[in-house]
Amino acid sequence: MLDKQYQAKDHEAKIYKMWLDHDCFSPDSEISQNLNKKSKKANESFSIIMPPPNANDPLHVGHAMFVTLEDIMIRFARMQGKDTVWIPGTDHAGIETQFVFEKKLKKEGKSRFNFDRETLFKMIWDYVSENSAVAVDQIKQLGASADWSRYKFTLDKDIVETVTETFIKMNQDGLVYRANRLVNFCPKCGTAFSNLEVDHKEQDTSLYYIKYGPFTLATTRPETKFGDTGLAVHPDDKRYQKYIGQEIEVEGLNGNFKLKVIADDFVDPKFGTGVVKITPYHDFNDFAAWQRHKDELPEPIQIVDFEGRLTATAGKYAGLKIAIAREQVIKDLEEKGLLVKIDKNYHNNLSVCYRCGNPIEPLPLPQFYIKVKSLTNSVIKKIDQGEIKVFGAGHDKILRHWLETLEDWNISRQIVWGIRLPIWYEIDKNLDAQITFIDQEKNRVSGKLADLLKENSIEEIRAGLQNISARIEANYLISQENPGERYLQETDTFDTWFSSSQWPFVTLINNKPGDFERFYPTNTMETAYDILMFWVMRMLMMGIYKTGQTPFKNIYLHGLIRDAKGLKMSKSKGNVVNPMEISEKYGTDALRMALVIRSSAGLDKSVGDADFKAGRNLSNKLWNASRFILITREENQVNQPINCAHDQVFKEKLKQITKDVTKNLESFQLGVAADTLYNEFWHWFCDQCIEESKKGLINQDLMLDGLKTFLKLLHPFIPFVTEAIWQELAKENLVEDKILTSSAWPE
RNA sequence: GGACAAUUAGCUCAGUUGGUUAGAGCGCACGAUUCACAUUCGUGAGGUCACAAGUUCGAGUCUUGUAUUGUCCACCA
Repeated sequence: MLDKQYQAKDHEAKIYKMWLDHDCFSPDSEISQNLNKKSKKANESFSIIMPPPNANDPLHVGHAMFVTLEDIMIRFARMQGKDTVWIPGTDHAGIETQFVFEKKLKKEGKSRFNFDRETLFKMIWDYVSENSAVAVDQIKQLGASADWSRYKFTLDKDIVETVTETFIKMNQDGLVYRANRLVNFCPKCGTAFSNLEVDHKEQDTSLYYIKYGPFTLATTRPETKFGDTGLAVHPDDKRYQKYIGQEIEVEGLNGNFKLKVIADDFVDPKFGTGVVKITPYHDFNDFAAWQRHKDELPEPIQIVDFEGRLTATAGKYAGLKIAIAREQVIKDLEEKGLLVKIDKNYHNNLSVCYRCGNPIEPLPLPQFYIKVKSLTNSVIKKIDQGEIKVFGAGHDKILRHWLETLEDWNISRQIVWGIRLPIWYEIDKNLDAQITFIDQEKNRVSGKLADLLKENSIEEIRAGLQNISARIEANYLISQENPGERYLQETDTFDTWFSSSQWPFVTLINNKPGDFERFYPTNTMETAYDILMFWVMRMLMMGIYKTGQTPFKNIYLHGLIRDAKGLKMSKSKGNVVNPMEISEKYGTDALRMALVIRSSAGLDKSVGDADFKAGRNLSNKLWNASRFILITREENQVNQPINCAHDQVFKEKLKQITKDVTKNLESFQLGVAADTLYNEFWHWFCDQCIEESKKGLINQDLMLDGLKTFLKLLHPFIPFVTEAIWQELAKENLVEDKILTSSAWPE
């Protein structure tokens, strides 16, 4: 006899263990093979590569969403008898993780500067190892029917090798180059970012009007004036015609200097005074202008360093942090009578680091870039050929827009937690490289390689190495292996997205023999729309580049999970839902149902306590309907009418529901499928049919069949309670298949 | 400035080839109950489907425009 209430807690862990014990999630196990044998779809492969969560972080509700949706797809495909695999993994999450680790170091009174890069890497490795079981255990708790024997981590040796091989191949194909351009540099995090990783924040600031010789010009960044190498006006601006091409004398804070006036139509004559100072190394527009007028203008000057301080060129302001330097400069300009006025109500957008929120500095840095044009074109072609379907409320158009406008991809990051670039500098040819290392006395030493070698051996430098900045003209070798004793490896690591963009094929190439041929291209990529361009777009580019095929046929994008009122979840608002707490309190099935029911691809979804309760109630309802059917069988087994009045109608309706749900699932209408099942089960099967069966209008065996059908149809959505009930039926010998997870989908 | 969405019951949201009386959860009102389930059951109230025009025998659904909200991108120093 079943309990009156279904207690999720008493069943879930046991059931998950049973699935694992029977190897239900592996496509190679006996139980899976048996299921395939019975199916007409055994030749179809169905694979999903799990978006690897950050190995270091506990799961949030967004993870619960992807686990739910992907598990539904996988369980459905598996029950259909397809050759099904879901490959799980975790991500080293370069910047995220190093940022968290550095915060921890700071609490201990240390920083990344105290350690050589190898020691620091090892410390982070150990830290991540300690925590990485948490994410995996939580994914399991959410019922994920992933094949854990195929689990991968982005820093696994074989993965790293394949990722760097791809880079080497790209280099051979002429897709890699090194360039000295402005990058988005975060002085706080100590690394450059791609354009995609920069946030923009509206701010109120001041616009300063400053005297520049015969001109007055407006700027928000007076502290960069020491890096000015020219002035620009609009070519048609009548006010300034006579100055174009002239050199003018400017009174400055560090003495007088000369600037050439150029004409360029990027200048808006209506903004400020229509005169712009050109500071190529600290402003993207100015850099572009300098490149257009290279022959007219002198070499740019770097006035801000990588720690956010003014350089020696700034004279008495050298070493000051930007904000302080700005105040000082303004004060001094005012004293000298060079400050004309300040517009204090100026409003603009400031670029900030998406990670730490501090201002991003445009700074010149030699970095490795990937030419993207041929890659994006190949993706567009595949889309045009209809090889990729996007489910997600207009995001296909956004994807296309990105593919058409994407700029070359800066893949160098100045952090240690990642895959080191397979770039090698020959020592004797790069004696002018700038090196920072920890010497044997634990002192941090910086300087030119040639100078450092006078006091230290190359082994000492290599062992304590923190950073190499080779000149843009530097010779380098690209090689998987260390080319020899007289080489130093580049200290930059790959952008995390460079490795994760290869995830679909690296996880298959470096897995069980034959997996790549068997499961690639994967069927569906399911992830949140907010990483469409970071990840999905790049997976398409890299997948097609490396394999000639799209890495997946379908892209299902889910939205943000919001709170009950539709507000974004955030720690500061205190409205963050911890999926694990919900799972403990109401059951994993309740959580899953609340997330998926009536959800729509590409649209945000709000959930709250009421939704979780509704989910829990469904589990209980299912449990009790089963309880009723089992009880009445025991009590009434001998004496049941064979043909009842509503039998035929019942069968037809059941068939229709099966057909509808199957169709919904096949067309990625997961939210509709869940809604249909919820309503038909509760309001038709329970409220109507069970009541009618009590009156003898529906045959009891038929009711059992109906229950079994609903258990199967509901199983992908709420796997635990359906399996728990199935096991009760199995005890009574009422089912053929021992395990619901590995049973066939109804027709 | 550009693009993409959304707008349906008090709240949060479904409604995919246009087709009877537009649905769910929660909330609300009234009632029931030792009979599988109070994590229950029954009955009910509540909607000019943002607005306007158009296509059509027929529009929540298609077209155009407007408004509001949101997201993404770009950005003038």
